[in-house]
Amino acid sequence: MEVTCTNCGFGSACLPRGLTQGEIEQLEHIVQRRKVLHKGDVLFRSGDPFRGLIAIKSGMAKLTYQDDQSQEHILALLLPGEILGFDALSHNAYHCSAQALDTLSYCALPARQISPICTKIPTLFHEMLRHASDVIGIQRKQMVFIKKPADQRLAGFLLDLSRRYEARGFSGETFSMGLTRKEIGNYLDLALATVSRTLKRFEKTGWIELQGKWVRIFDRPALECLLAEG
Amino acid sequence: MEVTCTNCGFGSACLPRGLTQGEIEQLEHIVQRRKVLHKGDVLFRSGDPFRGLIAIKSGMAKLTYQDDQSQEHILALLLPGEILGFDALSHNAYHCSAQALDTLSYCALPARQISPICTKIPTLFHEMLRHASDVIGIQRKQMVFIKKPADQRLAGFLLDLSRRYEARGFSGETFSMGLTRKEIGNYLDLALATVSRTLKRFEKTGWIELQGKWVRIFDRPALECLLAEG
DNA sequence: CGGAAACTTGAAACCTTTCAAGAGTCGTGG
DNA sequence: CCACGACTCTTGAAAGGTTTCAAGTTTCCG
Repeated sequence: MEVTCTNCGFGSACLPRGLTQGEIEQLEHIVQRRKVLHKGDVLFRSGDPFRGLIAIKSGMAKLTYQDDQSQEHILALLLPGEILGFDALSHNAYHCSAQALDTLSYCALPARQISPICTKIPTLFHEMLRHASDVIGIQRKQMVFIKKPADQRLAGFLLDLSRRYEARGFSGETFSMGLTRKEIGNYLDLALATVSRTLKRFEKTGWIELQGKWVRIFDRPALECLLAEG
Repeated sequence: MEVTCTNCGFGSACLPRGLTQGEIEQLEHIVQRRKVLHKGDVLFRSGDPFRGLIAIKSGMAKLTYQDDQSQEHILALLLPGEILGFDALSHNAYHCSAQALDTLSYCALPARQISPICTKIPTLFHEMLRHASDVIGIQRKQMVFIKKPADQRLAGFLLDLSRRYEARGFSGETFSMGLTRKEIGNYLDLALATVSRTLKRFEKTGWIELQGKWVRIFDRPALECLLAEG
């Protein structure tokens, strides 16, 4: 059976959130489905013309930004069911790059269809604004979060992933971190060695179990407690 | 003479950016003008229902966020001609607080008028989305910026203020930093002592002159050069 | 004018980074 | 299927930048 917006498992997290059945059916006719990429493939690059909003169906992607010194900074990690491209909506060009971290499939709402469909479905328009606003809020939390000490940053990183996996119907206990230690360090502004050391310490304390990029959370309250410290 | 959107000096930076004369006149009828606040007064508090978009006409404001440990984090510094409130557009409530740093006057576009006027002036709607998108971009730059060493953060802080003042018709050479050393530290994630020390060092090197919150930039290229380092 | 708040400045402590070397893991090709 | 090479991860020791602590000075405001 073909997967449509109507029967897609991510419906409530994805763009159709808040739409009526009739409206979702309108959307379905426009959404392009079942595109597949492989590890390292690029979804879009900074400066590319805006092609459309992308919803990840499976796999993970990283969002990166190149600064003036052509240094790469990882801005976000995208999980299945999450949408990217809102920041390009208004300028018709991407301001950052997105790359698949493993085999990845996604749907797309083509750029040139967005304005017409928003006119037809006013709710969708408000939904777009809401998503853009959500991005602002998430980034703010990240800005505050990055000020904490190394162990709290890593605890928060794990808890955030766990929560997001869980919210999308995956296991929040055992999951892939998606990034290498070096990339985690880049994302959290820590040295590779600090990431490795701290994660290992969590493991020795019995809070988590590590297996390459995979992690299993044994003691979630302990991590939450660490994160909540002054 | 009454200041209207048509003759307001910030026209090109403010919301009317991109609107025709006729459209601006429509906007004028709705915008509330000449509100005045004093140092420490609150424009809005986190959780307040969305009252409207605010454009600062004179004075400065700080945008703050309270984390789970009820610690205040300064997210942004708002200068004359800048707009705030976009993040509340979609959820109809503010997610952060705004406070006047000195005597401040502002205009407001009331919340309940926004939807009607956007329907009447489609350009304005796109303008809203563009502003929201701009906020995302500014926050990203800030996230990357905060990873740099202390002296680069402070150089960047000064250059950013200088550029923004200049873009709005004020002096980019001599201006007020608006914040105390402690607040600058909060904003840039540095200890109060580090801010004081580093600014003093800039002054001793002859790059700037300090006078309380006021700063005069003598050697802008030196600051730019410092910021551009690896 | 006086008290509180803000700022400066030195010294020691601390956390994180850097450097470095060895172990482990992965994918590819023989 | 194993071997090889490249990349990633772990871990220790030393270095380094920032913070903390603390005390003195200046500035601001009532």
